[in-house]
Amino acid sequence: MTKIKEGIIDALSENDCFLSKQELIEKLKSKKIKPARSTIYRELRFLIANRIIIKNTIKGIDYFEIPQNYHYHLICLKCGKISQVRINNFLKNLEKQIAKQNNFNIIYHSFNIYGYCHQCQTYLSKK
Amino acid sequence: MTKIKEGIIDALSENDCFLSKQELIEKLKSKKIKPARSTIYRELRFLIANRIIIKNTIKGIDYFEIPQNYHYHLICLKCGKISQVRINNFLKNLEKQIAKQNNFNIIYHSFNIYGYCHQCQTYLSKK
DNA sequence: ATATTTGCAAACGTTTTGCATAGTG
DNA sequence: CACTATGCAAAACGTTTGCAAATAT
Repeated sequence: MTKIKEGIIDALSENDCFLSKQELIEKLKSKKIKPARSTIYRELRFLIANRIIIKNTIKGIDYFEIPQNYHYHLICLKCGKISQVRINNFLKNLEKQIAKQNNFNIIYHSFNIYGYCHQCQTYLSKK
Repeated sequence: MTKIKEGIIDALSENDCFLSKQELIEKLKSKKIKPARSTIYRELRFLIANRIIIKNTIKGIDYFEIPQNYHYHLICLKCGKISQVRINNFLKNLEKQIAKQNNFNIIYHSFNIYGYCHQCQTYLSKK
């Protein structure tokens, strides 16, 4: 476990983080870690291959996260805001059902929901 | 609606298709449509922007589909097979709940589940 | 001393762009 | 005739690779 790997994991662990490459680089910078671009790519690949982090691509941008707890992402098609929402038991049950029905051993998932957030709905209806 | 747009939509409509760029190009070829690379990119961008198709990126590869019916994808981490599974009512209910809880107007989703398929589980347990 | 990690620059592949041409209403 | 769609080549961009230097074991 090197300083850079540790930095990435720390950054992604801090308050349930879900970070793009750019955001991750910023976070590392604030920790005084400034790896070369190639190093970041190599580390991310390593961490993904070893199932320590997962990659979730939304609208062409890669986001990285530590699969710590059940959640889904809400992506607003107007303002672009992405919010991470902790899961209710419903999803846990759904996964159990899916696993059983398909004889599939689930390791993790990405569940991205696209639509309009509250503000943008309000905005649209006012127009 | 041009011949190429039509070809893409047809290809993606045929038996619930979910195609990578490569697969799509093959399908078009068999329809005697051979657009320039830039045209494909332009058309896909257009169709996505206009919500006619959606893009779902799995393990760094973009897949395109027409959001016709509720489904999720099972992705095997060993053999790489991706299967599309039609939805049960459970997911429809879950979406309703999510929409209500977050005051979010859902347009579409992508739900990707990673793990081990039946064959690969069997294979692993035999080793 | 050996193995691993890192940075740098070059290479590579994919996607986008600019522009000229073809096709359409 | 004006407008859009297309192909081609070049440019731009993100990612990967090879190698040498630095660091750690």
